[in-house]
Amino acid sequence: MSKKLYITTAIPYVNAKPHVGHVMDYLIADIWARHQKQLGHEVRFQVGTDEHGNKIAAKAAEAGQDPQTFTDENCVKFKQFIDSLEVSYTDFIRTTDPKHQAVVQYIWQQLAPYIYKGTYEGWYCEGCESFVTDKEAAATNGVCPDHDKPYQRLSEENYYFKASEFSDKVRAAIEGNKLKIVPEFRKHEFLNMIKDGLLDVSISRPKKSLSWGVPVPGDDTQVMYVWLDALANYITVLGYPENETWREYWPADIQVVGKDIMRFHAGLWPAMLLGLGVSLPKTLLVHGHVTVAGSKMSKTIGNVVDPVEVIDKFGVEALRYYFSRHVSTTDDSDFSWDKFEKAYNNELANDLGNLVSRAANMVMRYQAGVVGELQKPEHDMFAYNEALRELRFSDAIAEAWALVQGANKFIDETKPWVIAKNAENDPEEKEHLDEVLGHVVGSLLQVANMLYPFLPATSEKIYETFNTGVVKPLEDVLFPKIRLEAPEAAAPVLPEPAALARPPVPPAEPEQNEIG
RNA sequence: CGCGGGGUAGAGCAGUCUGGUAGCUCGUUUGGCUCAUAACCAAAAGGUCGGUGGUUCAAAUCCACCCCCCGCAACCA
Repeated sequence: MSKKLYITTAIPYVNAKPHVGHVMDYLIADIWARHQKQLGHEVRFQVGTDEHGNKIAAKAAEAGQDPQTFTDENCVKFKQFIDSLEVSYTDFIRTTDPKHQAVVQYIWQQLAPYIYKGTYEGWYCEGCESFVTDKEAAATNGVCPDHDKPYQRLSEENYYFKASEFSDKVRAAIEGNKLKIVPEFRKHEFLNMIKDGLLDVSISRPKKSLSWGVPVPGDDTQVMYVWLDALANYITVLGYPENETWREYWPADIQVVGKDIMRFHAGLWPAMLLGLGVSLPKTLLVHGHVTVAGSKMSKTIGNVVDPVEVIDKFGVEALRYYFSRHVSTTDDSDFSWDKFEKAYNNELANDLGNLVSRAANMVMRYQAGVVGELQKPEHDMFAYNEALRELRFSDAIAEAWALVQGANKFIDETKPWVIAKNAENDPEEKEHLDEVLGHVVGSLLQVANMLYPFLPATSEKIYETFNTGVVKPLEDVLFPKIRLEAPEAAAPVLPEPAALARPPVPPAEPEQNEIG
């Protein structure tokens, strides 16, 4: 029976451009969404951008733009990025959408019984015009690194949301897996974090220190702090509350978030929903972070990898492949160009791409392109289906590779080229050849099917090549080999005395990084 | 101090719940094959499973203590 399902992704803060870490959210959600669609379900799939707050206003000022222009431009960058990943989302929301803002104000009013005025105290930088966390203040020895000024202890009046009121209910929901946190260790981590209850959360700032945000209804001196605004997107995008269809999709089946923002999604967000009388999402899928060559990505270190660069060099499918297969959903994983290149060449080009070539070529060569009777796929799909059901995505795609390797092995063992030679005079061998190649093609069609959630374009290409029973060979090879130049290799070496006599070597061209 | 994750072949990991010949991928070496993208297939070498002690006929696996790395502790995907 067809179900209506809903999956959400965290909305990125648009104060910087996308980095490879952002791929996680979209890809996980997209794999799941595509798989569910294959199973015949209808999937609502939200993505969007988080656009309010001081950091954005500051960035905009830095760029000499007003915040709206700035976010308009940055929103486009994220949208292009998401589109370039071939993400099959159905809804794109911006927190600056007037409709979203209006509903956020409505939500505030609904939560009014749990909102009270309080005093916020913390370390404040006059230059930044914002508070920093205690942790950050400690890390910088109490001096703002951007302005070289000591932080001041300041307090200001603002509104608090009584999340503490819902501590027991939230805890019970998580413990009883009504709100299931995946993986399990994150659930334990969070339950431990809230063992003394949820803390009330400051949800507004005086307008003078935060102007770029949703105004607090009934108090024009205050503006909402970003989390209330941002979290609400998951239901405002569905048309909550006036468009009743939101109820067809909510509660969300899966909410995908990074480990860094789990606490807001496991604590504050459920508390808000309880305050609104809305049911809690079913699953919170918490993914790990991506490190680059073993280190945390950081602008100061300058090791931030731009996913668009990866796509330019290797293509979307390769990026999707690497993140599906070699980046753990739940743990931190490493990205490096070297690993990426190896995975691409060994697995996509040699294992899969080459298998498609050799299969297509043999059918063309020995049977004039006509595939004999297709052998029924025989690979047991249980492990694949279980892996997807349990959100173990890399295990699922690995199953497809087991099939690919099995097919390569099968070809080597059955030696169709030998059968083809014998078949010239032996009808029985001709039949045997038919059978063997039919088996290979059958396997490939099954591979295409399994690959669809992960590599939709590749899946489609394989399908098109073999599906009709008459091979339509690809114009280009699937996944041509790519070698990135190693910049180190081009480094000048001190010439041997004998070499000095030789004509000068033309200068190596740096920055080539060419696809070859 | 507390909580969580981890320490297994040169690298990256599985196996630990439910003790019983230590496994996968990459890399290395050798062999086979020629349909294919110098691709594919096979075999070999390589590990005292962080340490110490305990339980057991038997411990990577269970128990105790210890060492080291990473993360979290409320606004960083």
